[in-house]
Amino acid sequence: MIGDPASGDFAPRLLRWFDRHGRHGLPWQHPRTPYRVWLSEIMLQQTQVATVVPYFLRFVERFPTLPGLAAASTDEVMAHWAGLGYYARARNLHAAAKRCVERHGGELPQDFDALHALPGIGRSTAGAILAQAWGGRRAILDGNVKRVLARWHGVEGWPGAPAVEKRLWALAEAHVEHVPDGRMADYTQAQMDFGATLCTRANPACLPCPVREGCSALHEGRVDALPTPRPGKPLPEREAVALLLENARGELLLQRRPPTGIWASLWTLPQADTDALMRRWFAREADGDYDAAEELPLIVHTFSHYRLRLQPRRLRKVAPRPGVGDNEDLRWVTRTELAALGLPAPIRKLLDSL
DNA sequence: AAGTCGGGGTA
DNA sequence: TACCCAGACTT
Repeated sequence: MIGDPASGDFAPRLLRWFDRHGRHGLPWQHPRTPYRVWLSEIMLQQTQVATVVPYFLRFVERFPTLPGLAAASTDEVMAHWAGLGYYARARNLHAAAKRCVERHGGELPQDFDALHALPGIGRSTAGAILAQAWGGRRAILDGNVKRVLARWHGVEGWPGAPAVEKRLWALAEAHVEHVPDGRMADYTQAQMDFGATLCTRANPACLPCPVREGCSALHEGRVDALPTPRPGKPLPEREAVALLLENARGELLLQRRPPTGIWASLWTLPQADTDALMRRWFAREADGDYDAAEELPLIVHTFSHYRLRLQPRRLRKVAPRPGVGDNEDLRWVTRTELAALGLPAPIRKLLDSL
């Protein structure tokens, strides 16, 4: 029967393919310690391998161990994450490291529920860590696996819909039962390599596919139609004003974002939703002529759920009020210090262009 | 069930 | 441009 999970052939065939054609030289595989597996899984959430690799290498060089990460400051952790996106991941990673030191003897717990209870570790990531770090018989369900299983089993519906996702989890767990002992780490990696290199979203390579026999989508001629795409939605727009203030020494005034929300815990330019609010903030914090500010090129930045139109305005030789700009969340920064701080990518780009 | 969180790859 | 990606968390 096409796409029948009871046909138990799926996992062994995928493993045979992985041994010859899988990715065996990724940095978190050498050495494959629980801490490095965990870090890689967090960084790889919604982020492609090629993007993650340089961040991973810099991160483990600075924070080689879990206790070392737990002992680091928020600023330094964020600085090593800046540019990677989804900054809640870094905050959760740091919090989870501290909790491991407090409750688990400075190591990751091997128990699924304890792992799942750590911030930033959901069902799929917990499974991936258990399988890759200790060979646990646990399923994963990331974007790759969803796409592969939707095709192989001919599952209709957008995989983000809870009912569809539930069905896919059941299929993923059924396949895990047919993985040979001692090969869970390889099987987990094999699924991701297969989805990333052969069973890709566009132009999948069905000819050399190791599981083409038994693939429902291929059999039905629906490979390009599965998985069902997300239902469309219009993208709302928001506007904001940012202020680039320089003092007589050429330092810039930066503000730390709150620990939640957009660009959480990153340093960025003082920002307000409207020009009037920005003007009010300036009158409170500094002395000078706000209307003398020079308009810099508009920054249009697209997030997953809205588009931000950010108008930067530049004002030089600003005289700050006494006491302003020397506290934890608002401070003057030299060009040299800028490099060590975590800045959102579009803000970094703007400052680099000056 | 829908919304919140980025930056980059790809067509 | 629009969609997607090694998801998790909040409401």
